[in-house]
Amino acid sequence: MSKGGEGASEPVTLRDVAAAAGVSLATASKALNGQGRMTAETRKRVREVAARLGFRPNALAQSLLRRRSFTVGLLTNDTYGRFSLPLMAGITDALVDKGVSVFLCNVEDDPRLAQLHVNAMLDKRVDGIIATGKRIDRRLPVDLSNLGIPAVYAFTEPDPGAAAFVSDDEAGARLATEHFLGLGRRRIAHITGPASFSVVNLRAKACHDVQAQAGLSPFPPLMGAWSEAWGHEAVGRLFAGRGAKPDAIFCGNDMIARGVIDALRERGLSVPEDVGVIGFDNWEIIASQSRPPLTSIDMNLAALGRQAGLALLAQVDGRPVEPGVRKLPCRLVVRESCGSPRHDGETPSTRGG
Amino acid sequence: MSKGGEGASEPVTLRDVAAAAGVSLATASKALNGQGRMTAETRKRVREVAARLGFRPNALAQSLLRRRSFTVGLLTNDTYGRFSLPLMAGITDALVDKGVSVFLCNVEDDPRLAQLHVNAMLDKRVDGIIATGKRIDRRLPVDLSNLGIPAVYAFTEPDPGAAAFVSDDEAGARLATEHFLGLGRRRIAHITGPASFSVVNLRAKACHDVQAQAGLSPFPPLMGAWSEAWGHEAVGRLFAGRGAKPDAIFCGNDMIARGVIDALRERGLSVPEDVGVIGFDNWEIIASQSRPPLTSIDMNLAALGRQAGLALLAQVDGRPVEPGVRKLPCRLVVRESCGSPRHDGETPSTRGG
DNA sequence: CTGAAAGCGCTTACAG
DNA sequence: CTGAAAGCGCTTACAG
Repeated sequence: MSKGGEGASEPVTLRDVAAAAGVSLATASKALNGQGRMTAETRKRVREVAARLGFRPNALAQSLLRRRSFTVGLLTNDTYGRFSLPLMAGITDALVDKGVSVFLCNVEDDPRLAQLHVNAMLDKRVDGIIATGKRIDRRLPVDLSNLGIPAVYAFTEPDPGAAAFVSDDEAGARLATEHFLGLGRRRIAHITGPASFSVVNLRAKACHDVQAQAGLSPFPPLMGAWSEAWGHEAVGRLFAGRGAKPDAIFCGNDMIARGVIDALRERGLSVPEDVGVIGFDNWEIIASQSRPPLTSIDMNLAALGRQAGLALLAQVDGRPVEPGVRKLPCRLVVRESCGSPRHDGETPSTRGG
Repeated sequence: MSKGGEGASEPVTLRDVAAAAGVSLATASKALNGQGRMTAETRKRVREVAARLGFRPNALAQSLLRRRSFTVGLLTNDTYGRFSLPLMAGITDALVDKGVSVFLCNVEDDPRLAQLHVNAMLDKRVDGIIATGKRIDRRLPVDLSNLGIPAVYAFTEPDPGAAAFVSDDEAGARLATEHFLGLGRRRIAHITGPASFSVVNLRAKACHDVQAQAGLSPFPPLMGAWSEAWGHEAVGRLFAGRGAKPDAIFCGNDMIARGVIDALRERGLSVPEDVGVIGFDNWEIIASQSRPPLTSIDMNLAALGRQAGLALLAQVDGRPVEPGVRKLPCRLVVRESCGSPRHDGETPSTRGG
């Protein structure tokens, strides 16, 4: 059980193990892989010798035979990292347990660079490719559909006929809106990002529909930028006129929510007493450092990455995977920006599809 | 020049190319690799056939022969991503051009998980390993010194005898302090993170020394948390007493700077007119969205990653690399939180070592 | 100028 | 129960 390395200049090979154990190459191989039949004693001896010598089978040689490299490529154009890192962590976590390693390919938005990486992946005979992006409604600058290996998409627009995993933003928006309703809030505004993002429209509609179904007449959504400054400005607009004022604001991301909270405070309004606020993304560092700490929708990106990784493995193993976009549920993380829920047993939940 | 894939179920092999070109395997190999001597015509023909067939040499087979896999492992324990992603991007950018691919290994702070990843890297015969962390003064939970392959460290504490690349935080702090001095500011405070971080002490000392050398008597540094809330609170302390008030605040990160700016505004002080503010990290999304946009120290992490990648390749190629910690310069990114420099030709610069 | 042979480190039918 | 042989896809001395 000596785990200490030998400082190994030349790794020990199966041949070394076979020689040391006094068996043939074939027997040594079978002993270690649990294949073939031989006395339990022979198998044990080979294994002990292998362990003693610190033998690690050369995966390159194994891959050549098995026509399977136990590697996959991970393409991303996100250098910003909010969404990528949890996603990547989820992917590698799911795969490392199956002996599969992940090549990181930073393709930016550059088709030439993307092709360079894809070619490298093809040369290295990856078993499959996972494409990840910073936007759910944009594709990477490369076509993955005719590579001869499976590809799955996570948090990015898929090629037709492929399987993709994205967050269910509508369900996330419903979660937030229903949480407000459950707390007795009835005038719910929505301050969010640019209308050019598909999720902005999806969430706005979901937020609207939940309110309409509850018999309320919703505020029109305020679409702007993903910035704190916009959140701040939008509050100004909401409270400028003489109409009804909101008692709850659902924000398109946590940065906007920060700006919203600042602006409310500047107007002498307190959160959550006067106005409840919910963010989106559950960006830990922002949400937990805001005052009060921000209740936010979490897209469960690590779980999403895990699922994408497992789906790719399934395809690699020949198990069929339904093509199409799979929407994975979001999760409401309650902090302090909405007040306490009424304890009437009615908890917010993801409903319908 | 048809780049379109064939949907290739079975990749085309050198054997296929040789057959189609009517030459032997050996000749085909040499033609494509520019080895051996043969008529220019033969070489050309083989290459054309290879291109037409969409031949891509199997890197697994090549690696087996060359004893070099053209892959490296990248270990990280940063799931948060502020520092990791630019670093990783720099590494992969530097390496993809050399045909080297990077395995992403998320090891968390878990020795078991780290060992699992290291073993996978060893099995896959990576040419070397790059270790990256979220803290410059902590090590990863695994020993990389006896693996039999080179290892370099980027933005994390190295094993003894290895080469490491880190940001020069002292020079960064000098850059900030000198920038303030160059603008005619004379009462420079420093609000920073916990004293348990080595960089906190390094930067505080550098900030102090530059002022002392300029004949000023510096404020004692305020060490707290890496949070906006702490920045806010620290301003309260700075302006509470009846002593001299600062006209410049150098902050340990951009979050603190945000809190500082908010707190100054709440006290009716304007930035940059009354007080100049400099952040650290140049976290684009925070720095550019702050009001006013925040001048900040950038650690040049992508460049750092690039250098680490190239250093690893050098070692893999047998070119010697000096062990020890190499401190790479930071860069001052001027936005609007300090006002305009006096135009006296004296620009801030990195001095000494 | 070109090709047959050996070999990288392993696995897997197929014989004994 | 164990081993010799062929082969994964390539490269590189070595002969012709």
